[in-house]
Amino acid sequence: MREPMTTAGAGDPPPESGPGTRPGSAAWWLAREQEPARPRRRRSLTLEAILDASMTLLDTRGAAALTMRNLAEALGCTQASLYRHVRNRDELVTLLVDRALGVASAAPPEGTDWAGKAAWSARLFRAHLLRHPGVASLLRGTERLGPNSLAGMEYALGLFVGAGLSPRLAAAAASSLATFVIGSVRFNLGLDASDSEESRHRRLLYRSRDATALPLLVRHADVLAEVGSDDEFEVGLTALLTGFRVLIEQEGGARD
Amino acid sequence: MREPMTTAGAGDPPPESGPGTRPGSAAWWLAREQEPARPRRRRSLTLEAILDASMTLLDTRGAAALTMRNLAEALGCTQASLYRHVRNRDELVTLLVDRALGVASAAPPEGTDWAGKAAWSARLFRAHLLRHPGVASLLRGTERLGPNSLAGMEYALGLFVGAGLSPRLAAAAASSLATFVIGSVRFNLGLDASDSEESRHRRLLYRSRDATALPLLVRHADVLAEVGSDDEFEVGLTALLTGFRVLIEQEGGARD
DNA sequence: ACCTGAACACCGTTCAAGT
DNA sequence: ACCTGAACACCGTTCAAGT
Repeated sequence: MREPMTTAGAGDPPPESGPGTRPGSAAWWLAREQEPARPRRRRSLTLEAILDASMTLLDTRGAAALTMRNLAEALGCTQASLYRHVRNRDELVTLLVDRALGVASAAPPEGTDWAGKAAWSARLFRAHLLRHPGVASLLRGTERLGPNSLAGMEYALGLFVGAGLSPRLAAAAASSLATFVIGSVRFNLGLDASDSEESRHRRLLYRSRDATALPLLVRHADVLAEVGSDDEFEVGLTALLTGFRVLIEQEGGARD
Repeated sequence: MREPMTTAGAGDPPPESGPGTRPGSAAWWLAREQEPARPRRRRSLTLEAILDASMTLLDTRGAAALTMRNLAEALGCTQASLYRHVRNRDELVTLLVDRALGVASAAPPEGTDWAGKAAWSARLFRAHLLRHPGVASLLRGTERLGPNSLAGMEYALGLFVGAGLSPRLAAAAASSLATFVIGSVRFNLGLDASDSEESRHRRLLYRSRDATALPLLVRHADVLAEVGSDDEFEVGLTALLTGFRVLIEQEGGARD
């Protein structure tokens, strides 16, 4: 019933690896490792060096500063040289972001159940993104199939499959959890109620709304103005994991 | 114990409405409605017209085509004229996105409980974003405090507070739900496994991984390659709502 | 075979000069 | 008081010309 594990079906046409494939697509990630890594001549400029420089540019000067010009300047080469290692800025960003995601590797504490481990990893992931807001602002989903993202996916799959979910549901759970973590960072970048000035202004804003149209917002303005991304994250994370637990109990040992 | 409903505290300093406020912040949204709407002279070009043109540009030619030049051309004015109504492109995007969010208004079917209504609204919201991918790609969180977003927030607050959550938890729940819906659209834009070519390539990609490093990914490649954003969304949505329900049961009638 | 300078076709934004 | 043309300082990307 099961296919042989590591062999691709002989009849499957390979992905068209032409330059038309979109960065981030499965075909693109596949095609990229089939290139012969051409060691024609010792290269002075390498993709690794470009990605390193991109990362420091991103961390020190923000996402807006990650331009081909700034990159070339930092590396002491011309812009055109960059296009020898990367077809696009899009490609660069896709590679860079996946690379910057190599952290979920830190092992969670032993002795906790799957939910505890998932919560721990999610918090670690979020903390990492908060420390690197430039990376967070570049996350687009195109990194989903990169090596580091796949490793994270494998880890989460292990957690959820081990807990009793079918592979299909485990994958959906893992991916919805990742979506939530990333979203809760991205959509609060630089505009969080944890900033006391922002919180104060939100109170003013809520209070001054039309109380007949937005009664709850007006009535609870003081409380609502202080609900920030930390609360959003913790409440959502707990709810998701609780929901997964209920789903597991419902499923029993069902196959899917 | 409770503050008077519509009156802002007299001692609260007003937001500094100077041009330094960042688009999307509470201070910015506040300052923007305090401007006298200057009817000095009948204006030929209005903000409304700019936003209308932006929206059609976005829907017909995509987010990349939403430039000040294209906008000016579509409106038959110069680029400089646009800056008379909008300080920034950022400002334009913030206003545009909130405006494009005026849909959660469609009333969910009667006779269902809070969770049914929340699920219905979330699916409606997602469907709207899928129909307008340009809008989805511009969502950044800066629209969070705009009039349409606040209306959506009020609606969700009503649902969750009515179900028994404290205002604080209700706000966190509402906002984490919104984050999830938006994220599940944004991070799958144009790269979904529901595309059969993409799904086929994902199968090839998963199968060809190192089976000792990524055993689950390799073993369940066929199933995993077909898990797309629809599955992610439905599983995550159900889990979130289930989690909220459990939270409500735990809280009982507690205040927060 | 490799790298470069210089250009091309765009951006967002500003401002002196017009009416 | 309002609007404009034209510029400024940037982008990503390409390519003929060098070595």
